Amino acid sequence: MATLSYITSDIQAAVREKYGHELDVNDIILSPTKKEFEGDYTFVVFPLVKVLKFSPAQIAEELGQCIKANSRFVEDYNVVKGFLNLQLNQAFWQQCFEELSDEKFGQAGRNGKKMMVEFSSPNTNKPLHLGHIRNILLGWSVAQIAETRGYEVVKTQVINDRGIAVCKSMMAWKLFSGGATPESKGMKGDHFVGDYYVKFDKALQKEYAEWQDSGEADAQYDARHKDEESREGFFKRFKNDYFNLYSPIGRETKEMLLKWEEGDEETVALWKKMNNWVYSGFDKTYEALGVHFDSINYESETYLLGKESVNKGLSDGIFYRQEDGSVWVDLEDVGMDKKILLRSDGTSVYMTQDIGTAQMRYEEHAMDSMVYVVGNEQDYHFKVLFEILKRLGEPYADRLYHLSYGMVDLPSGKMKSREGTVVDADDLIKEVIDEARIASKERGAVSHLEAYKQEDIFRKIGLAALKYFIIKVNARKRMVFDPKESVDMQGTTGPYIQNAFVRIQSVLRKASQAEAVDMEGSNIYIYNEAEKELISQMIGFPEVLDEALRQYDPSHIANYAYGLAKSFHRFYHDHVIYDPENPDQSASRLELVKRISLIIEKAMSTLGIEMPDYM
RNA sequence: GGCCCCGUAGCUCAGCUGGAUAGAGCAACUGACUUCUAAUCAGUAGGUCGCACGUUCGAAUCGUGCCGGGGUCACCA
Repeated sequence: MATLSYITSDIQAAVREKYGHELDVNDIILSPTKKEFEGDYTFVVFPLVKVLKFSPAQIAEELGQCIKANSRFVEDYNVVKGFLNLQLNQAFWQQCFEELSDEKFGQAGRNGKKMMVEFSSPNTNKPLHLGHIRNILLGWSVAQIAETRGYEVVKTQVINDRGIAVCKSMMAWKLFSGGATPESKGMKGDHFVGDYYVKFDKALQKEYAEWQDSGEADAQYDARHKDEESREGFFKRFKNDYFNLYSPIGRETKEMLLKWEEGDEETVALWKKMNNWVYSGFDKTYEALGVHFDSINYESETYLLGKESVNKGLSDGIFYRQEDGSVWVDLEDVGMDKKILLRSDGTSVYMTQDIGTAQMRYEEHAMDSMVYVVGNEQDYHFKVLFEILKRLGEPYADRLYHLSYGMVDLPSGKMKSREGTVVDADDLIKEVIDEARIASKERGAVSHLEAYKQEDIFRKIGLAALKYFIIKVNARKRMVFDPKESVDMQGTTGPYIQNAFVRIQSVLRKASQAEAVDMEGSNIYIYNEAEKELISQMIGFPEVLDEALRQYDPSHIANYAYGLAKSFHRFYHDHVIYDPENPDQSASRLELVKRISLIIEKAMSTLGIEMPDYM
């Protein structure tokens, strides 16, 4: 039982005794008392006023008296308006401290539930970029948090390895590569393939520009442009139609897609070769970010799924067929639209595939819940998907969650591939580590270590800066990524938190070398205000984890870890931790800061951020 | 236009299911290192919480309507 819940029980008992009223413990909110008032925890009595029909001050006063008389932990109280401030005794803090001494503090027991988390889910025509990093960090963190709180977690991604976009890279490679490979060019495979995707677009663009001078182009413009639409604006909009209707290279690419779908040997071989290049590139990026997956779905294996369910839904009358043969679902009764599920030629669409994939996953993993980490531009898609799965009667349908996160903008505005402003993941990772190396060498605090250990520290610091910068922002919100700020190591940053950890390791090393403190046989030590505040913060950790999980939002943990590190830094500044002259105090404080470092390490590890021992 | 998300200090962000005088960091200025790591700490300055109503003992938080920004409304994924 968490120590703090003794206090809520005391309040509950006092309300029962004084007023004969039964309060639900969940309705009792205890918050840390604001600094400007006396006390440790505050209970707000206003909500009771209506029920009990006494003045707030009177209720607070009577409850305070009663609690003080009966609680083994409350030594005094004071009342300010409707706020009952409770002062807790040393026994309380001692008990909290024992609670913290549990090796597994924060870690919940297995709850027997399985959660599946889908994140990253890239296309194989481009390397990963900053947006993927946010996605990956969110997915990974949610998975870690869930695991910490007792879930069995399956981390998964669905790789978009097929379709017209992939064929574009393949076509460009066929046309322009002269047989080059990532090896021959000394390139990471995903970047290599990505370059051909860009080459394709350039070739198409060139072709398109020439076509625009043709009579057919004039005819199209005359026939289809909107009022007051410029030629330039029209042709920008028309590009996709050009690709489908006129482009020779477009026609060839579409033929390639058809060949792929028919299983043409040569096409499939090229496709495999190029995708494997991409995967080896992705693997390096994932490894650099410290993430991995338990299961991977390839779209090439799932894109035909879902048709059976749609047909079943059709015969059950959940869906309907139009004259042209296409199948639809009508969701207008719940405020959504009609949505197509099978094209008139019987082929499936994205939604169909997602239905099938969900079912396949359930058959395979029997998960209790499923989280999709996907950007908020797909909010509507998931609303519809979940509604359809519900109508199909899928047993897990009400335990699906779309973790919808905001786009990442640059200080200059949106990232645009056409303008070359997309921030590449690998470049970014390298940059933050380089920056950490420079800053660290300037300080010189790790120069005594071997070179490879130093490099490992630079890596940890750089990645901490990057990851923390992204994960500290509420997932739902659109965020601005300033490359300059992302390598900052002062203030609300990953390295600031790492520094608290490192300082603690440093003190612990010093104390253990001195061996002057008997950690076991120490007397009871009376905590000062700063120490109480630290303990109070620490015992809040499990609740923070639960809240982050409930909201699927790791930023709560990021903020919590910062708050704890900040309190520690102040404590460290104001108080001597290891003092050979004062063994009882030293023993207590050493144990205290050790617990802090464990919580910081645990909290940050749920965010995918590692702690160095030196920095 | 319909629906969804966002709007808090110059900038980037916190602020839990409504609770005391709205908080951090960055940037600016001032101070603190012969002492456990100064990637630190302490201080100064900076706000009609987009606007207006409403609900409430109490609203940054809940509701409605505006304003501003973004997204989405394809037989694309």
